[in-house]
Amino acid sequence: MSEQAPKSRKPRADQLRNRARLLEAAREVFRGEGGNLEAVARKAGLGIGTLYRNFPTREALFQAVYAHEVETLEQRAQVDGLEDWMREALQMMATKRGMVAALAPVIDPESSFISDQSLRMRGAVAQLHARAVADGTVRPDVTPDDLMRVLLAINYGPGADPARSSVLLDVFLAGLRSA
Amino acid sequence: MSEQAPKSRKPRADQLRNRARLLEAAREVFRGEGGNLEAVARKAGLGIGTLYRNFPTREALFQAVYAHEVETLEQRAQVDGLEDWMREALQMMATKRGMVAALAPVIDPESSFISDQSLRMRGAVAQLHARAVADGTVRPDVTPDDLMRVLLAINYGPGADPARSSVLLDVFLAGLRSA
DNA sequence: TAAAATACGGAGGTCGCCTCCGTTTTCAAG
DNA sequence: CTTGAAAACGGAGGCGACCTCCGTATTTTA
Repeated sequence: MSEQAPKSRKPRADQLRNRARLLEAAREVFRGEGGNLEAVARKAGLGIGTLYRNFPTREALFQAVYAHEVETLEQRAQVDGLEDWMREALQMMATKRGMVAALAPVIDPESSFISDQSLRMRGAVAQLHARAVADGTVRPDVTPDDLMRVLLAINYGPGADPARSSVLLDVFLAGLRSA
Repeated sequence: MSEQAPKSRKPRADQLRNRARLLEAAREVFRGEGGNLEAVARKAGLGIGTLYRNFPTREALFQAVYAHEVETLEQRAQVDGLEDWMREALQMMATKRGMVAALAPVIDPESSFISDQSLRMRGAVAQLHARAVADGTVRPDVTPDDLMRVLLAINYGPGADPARSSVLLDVFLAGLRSA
């Protein structure tokens, strides 16, 4: 049982190589504001079809690109308190505009594509929230999803300004402490 | 001097009629989430060209559609306190998703199209903010633009949920009171 | 009523999204 | 190696939304 099933072939080399190239290209393209998939394919020197085969949905691509960040956040949630975690999360999102798209599915009930990572993030936030509620350090009428919403909104709402984000988060956190 | 300049003709009747029709159609289309300009023209029974002639930019159309609401908000700002005003504004935006686009230019430094209304809104918020700061009922590190940002973000950020908006605003307002 | 001024409308160019399928590459069996 | 089937490639092409441009139609005024 060390091999899943010897029936299947070994994955093709070009596939793996191309997938890596696409991720690389996506990372670059997403840095500069844009969410243009054709640009990603072009920058990778590959056809658009190949991109879609590797990442059937926009979210799939975002998730893959930000897998590392999402995992980090998940882990920090085990250790940090709510406030620290939210500040870290804000920080992490600040430079990576595209990351929002990776996180949004977590609270989007429409999203048909709920990845593993989305679920784990969800769990992480819920845990953080539960602890804070137990401690009584947070208003009980706020839900875990609300916390994600606030993070996303502050970074990504219309007219969001990175320079002001941390102040706004501060205000929100202060409000959160009030019974 | 009762007439500006007798040199110019009387505005054409069809123009006025069509402008009104477009506004009517836009109001309907914007109610249902969408910001589709061709749909507006179609619903008005007019060509897309006519729409663009009357409202050269998307913002121009939004501003015209929500002129009444924006004026109301401006007037309330004279009377209300900060908290009440923000709750009213939230309420007003809640049903009118498109309104966000009318308000966003207020804090968008890029926007080449700063209408009269944008400027007046700006003034209104600034006034509200100044009063609250003077009263000491608001943290001094928050700017008027921040207030607009929060309203827009709560309504319009990714994953925003109308059902949760007022709770989030409450939290924020609570935070605002803390020195 | 006719010329001049003004407004209309939609064809068509652009761009991004996504699908579909003929062609090419890779794998592994012989 | 050879070779044939499985897997992956790539981009043409359809779609929807945006916006511009200009020939045609309507209104105004004299």
